[in-house]
Amino acid sequence: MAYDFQMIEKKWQASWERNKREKNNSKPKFYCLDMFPYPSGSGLHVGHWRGYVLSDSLARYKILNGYEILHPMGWDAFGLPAENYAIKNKTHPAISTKKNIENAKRQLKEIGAVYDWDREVNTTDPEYYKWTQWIFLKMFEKGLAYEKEMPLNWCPNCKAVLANEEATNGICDRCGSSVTKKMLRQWMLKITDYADRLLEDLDLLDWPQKVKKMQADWIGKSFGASVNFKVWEKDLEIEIFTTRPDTLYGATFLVLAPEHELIKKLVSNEKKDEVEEYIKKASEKSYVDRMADKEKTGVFTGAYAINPLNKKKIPIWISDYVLADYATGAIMCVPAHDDRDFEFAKKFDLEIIEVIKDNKLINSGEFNDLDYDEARKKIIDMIEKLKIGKRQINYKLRDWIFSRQRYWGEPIPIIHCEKCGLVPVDEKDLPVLLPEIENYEPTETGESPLAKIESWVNIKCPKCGEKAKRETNTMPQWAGSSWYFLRYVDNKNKFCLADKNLLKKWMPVDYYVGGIEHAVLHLLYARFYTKFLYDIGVVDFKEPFLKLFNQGMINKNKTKMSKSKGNVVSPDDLVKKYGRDSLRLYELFVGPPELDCEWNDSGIEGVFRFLNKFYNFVCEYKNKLIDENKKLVIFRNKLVFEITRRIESLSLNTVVSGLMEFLNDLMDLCKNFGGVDIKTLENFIITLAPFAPHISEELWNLIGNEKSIFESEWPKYDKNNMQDDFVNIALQINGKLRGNISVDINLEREKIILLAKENLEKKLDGKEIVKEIYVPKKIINFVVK
RNA sequence: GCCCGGAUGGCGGAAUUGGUAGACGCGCUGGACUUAGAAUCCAGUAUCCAAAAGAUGUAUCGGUUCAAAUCCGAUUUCGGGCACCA
Repeated sequence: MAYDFQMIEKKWQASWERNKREKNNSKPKFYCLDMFPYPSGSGLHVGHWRGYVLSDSLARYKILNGYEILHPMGWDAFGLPAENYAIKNKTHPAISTKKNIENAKRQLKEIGAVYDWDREVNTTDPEYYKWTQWIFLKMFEKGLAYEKEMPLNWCPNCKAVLANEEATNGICDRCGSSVTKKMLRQWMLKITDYADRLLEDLDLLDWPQKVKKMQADWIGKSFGASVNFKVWEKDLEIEIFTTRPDTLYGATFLVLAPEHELIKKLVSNEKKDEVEEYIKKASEKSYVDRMADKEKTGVFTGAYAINPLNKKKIPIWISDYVLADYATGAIMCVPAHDDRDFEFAKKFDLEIIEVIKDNKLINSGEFNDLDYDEARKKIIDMIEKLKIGKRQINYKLRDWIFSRQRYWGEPIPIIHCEKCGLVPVDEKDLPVLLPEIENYEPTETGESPLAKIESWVNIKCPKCGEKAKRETNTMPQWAGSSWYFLRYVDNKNKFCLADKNLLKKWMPVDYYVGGIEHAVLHLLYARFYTKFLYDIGVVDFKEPFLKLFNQGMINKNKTKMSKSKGNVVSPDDLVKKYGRDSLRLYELFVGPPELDCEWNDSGIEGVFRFLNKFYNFVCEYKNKLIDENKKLVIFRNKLVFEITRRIESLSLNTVVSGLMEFLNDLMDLCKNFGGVDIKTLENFIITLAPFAPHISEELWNLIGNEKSIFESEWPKYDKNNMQDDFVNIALQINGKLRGNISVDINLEREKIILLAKENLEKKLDGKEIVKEIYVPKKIINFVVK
């Protein structure tokens, strides 16, 4: 009988659809989560499948091990990608999104994954974003959401404001354009309030070190001191932040960021024009240009400050290498011990005083000869005693710019009233529906397209009843994805975002699978949201994802798969030609799951042949059943032991190669015996089941089982019964392989060594054995002269 | 510049963490079956040598060890992250 995968796969997918797994509260839970995709127009390619196959195999393995699993899927459908796609294709985002979801869902079903589609969530569904808005209102209530007029990252191409995380290195994450600054009123979330907890709780997580480090670097905690410098002959003080208070005696000038607010007050008359010119130039430079300039630029203000410790009169400069939005936007410069300050001092011929030599302080008054670590503490103590500054901690993390001047997002549920100011929409009036409009394209002014719909914007103030206007900005895509994992556990709840008991039952997520590209974006935001919801008593855990797994990318022709590069491999054709199980197996076999790898179409032939062989083997031998014997029992134990070990260590590529190897061995064994025992046959089919579920169901059924294979149990193995009677021992002379012997497992050491000597008689002839090394069951090494 | 990872046959990759390097698969070569092809099966496939024997071999050089892809030191190179954060 030929392996008719089309028939088999259709048959069992229909059967799974009909017979849903029963809920069973007595079983331990396992929440296995994929990062939900945004439904793009180009559909899924084999690279997307990699993560999904991995998580599904894991979920199925857990089912067989007696867990009740939660394995849901949904759509991150708001946001720029969906909107850009819609604009490009001249279709309303609501329509194109719906269509794209249908296609992606069809493709996902092809995998034969155990997704629980009853739990599907969609961030653009009003019943969903009602709760996205609700969380925002709670943050507003707690003072974590606030408005601010500020220069923002502006992408002239996307015509949108970008979060810092979306504008790394001044390049727009979406389109690659250079980002400029624009002054706009924005909604901000005070993620900085959570900086410390976000940093510290990384310790609770079983995540790849790399991701933890990226988050820690992004938060960027640094310890130091703030110090106030008096301006010479003016009643002004400039506050600076330094991580090196020990070098305070070496501070020979100050530098302010061009945006610093004190500049106007302290600039001297003769320098005024020059300074204004410099500030103007700096403001016109884009963020990238400012960063790309290797050569330092700057201008002297004509004013001086007093170094509070050595009372030296030091010049105050302005330069764009000082960032306005970190710490106080002003620094003290110690050119002797900082490369950037040194460069600046050299260029503008400023004084350089060395204050540390051989780790000891010099030129530092009463602190001379102290070790610099100790000096740091003592100088901060002095600063605090003199009340000219204090210990301080700073973070690189900035508050989260939360509004977008875009159509396709959740409306921010706030009303602007001339009398009452900012008025939150009443909870009972949620969701604030996104109005349907014709022109949803972004505007040149930086205003949201929603602002044009007067009937929607103009509203009565819920507080005083007077004229008021709705907030027209929308939320960023990250809003919906920052809490979606909570909604899966109770996706139809009308009264709260999810029932507390259900949250308690399922959360936190036990296994989270997705790409590393979300290391500092989604994963940081989701942690922040979870901590906030913890604080207001909605959830009772501090971290949403206990274990994170980043699957590697699949490349084609050494390049990341993308439609624009034309190197996309579609799963649809492969499913037609080889079937879902073959594709699943190859997705795993292609390489170590955490590493990037190269896709090779002909590679799938190998796993396809394996499934054919396996199918034919079972079909033939199910009619040649024999009693079990020692060799078969040993084989079976080794099989289950090895496959279990490899799954547990997530080495899924070697699970597949292992199954192939075991099949080759078993076929040889069975040829000798003229048959196989039923238990070995059963065990083998079960060990294949998590990875190739359709064919496993079919074979399980063919050998006489009526229930689904996923109602059976992952087989056990007897660790004490995995050893053949004879064992192969490699013989070495001076560490080089010189022979092999097969010996009885119970033979004692002396006799084995004797056998080895006999075997190597000729090669040892005339040589003196200096040492014999015997590694049981493995190696004998004779060291000779 | 700083911080992480990698580098193993023609290719993707194994190697129980110091113990027979190259499992498994792809590809290739030869053979069987066939009118022929497809499919399947058998044998071979790191390099040098006609072959046996042997030697060499896990980016390079050196070290530790009876024994190194694995540990240590230096170097080359590819990829990723961060990058004027004071």
